[in-house]
Amino acid sequence: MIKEEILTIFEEKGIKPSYQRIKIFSYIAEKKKHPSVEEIYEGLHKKIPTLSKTTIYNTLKLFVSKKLLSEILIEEDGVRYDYLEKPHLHFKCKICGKIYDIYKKCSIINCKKIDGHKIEEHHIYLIGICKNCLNKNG
Amino acid sequence: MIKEEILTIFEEKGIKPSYQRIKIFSYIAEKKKHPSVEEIYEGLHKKIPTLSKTTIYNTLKLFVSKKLLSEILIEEDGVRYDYLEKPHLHFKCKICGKIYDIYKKCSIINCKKIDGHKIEEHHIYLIGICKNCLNKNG
DNA sequence: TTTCGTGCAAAGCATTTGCAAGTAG
DNA sequence: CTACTTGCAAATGCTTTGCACGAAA
Repeated sequence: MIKEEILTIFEEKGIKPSYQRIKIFSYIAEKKKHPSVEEIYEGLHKKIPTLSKTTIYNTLKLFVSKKLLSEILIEEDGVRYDYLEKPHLHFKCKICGKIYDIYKKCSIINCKKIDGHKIEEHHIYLIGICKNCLNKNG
Repeated sequence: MIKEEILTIFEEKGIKPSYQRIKIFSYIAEKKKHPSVEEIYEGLHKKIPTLSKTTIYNTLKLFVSKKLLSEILIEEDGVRYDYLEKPHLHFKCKICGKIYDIYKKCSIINCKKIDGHKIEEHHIYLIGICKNCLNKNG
């Protein structure tokens, strides 16, 4: 994602574009990974040696509050972050630990009301063995 | 749930029935709530003043490993525990914080394979405003 | 006697807070 | 100048670990 795109997205959401914020957002959106705070830190502190975890925490909190990212709470190995481009599900492999995006339609995703409760967010987590690990082990 | 039922369930799962384990399981299964460690502690230490959080942690870990309970990771206010009776979804109200069980069919729940990945567990979390809070506030 | 469960105290670790210094407009 | 951002250090709080005592078989 080029810098201009990021600046546009930030402006739409009312986020002031600091160097750190651009790099952190870029890291999450570009890699299509679902990094933890630790991974973002490890991935960026070579380029930005002064980057602190506090700044990463602050920035992620800001992005989540502005609905730019969502938090993924899949199993207990900490919070992961996800760029909210299109609605999708998450699949986590219990062998390699990788998290995959799944773009499949599901009746629940379009559901706005259930048992009288108003639904505003859906988080669908699938856990199992990914195709790579299935091939390796069988 | 009567004590004999719990003893039968424990035996099936290979769990030795101590006084604390029975009380902790009973607390979770009976109330149909989704308590946190703190709530279990607060709820039981009147009756069992010596009960320690270490024992609660040990016990919950055991129950999860024996597939008697599952962990609910919905938003960030810590792990909640859920008795695995029938498959169901969870809805959390962002106003009152209550977690509801939802017994609705969903295509994802019956799905055993997706994009080549083998699915073994599903965790579906819905977040919004529950019917009680909708009535109070509108 | 031997194994297992319990629970206190201490340690571990991710996250948050306080605050001082730096930066941008 | 003024408001916001950054990042170090310390604090917080949940969870785990080490260990000794006690109960059960």
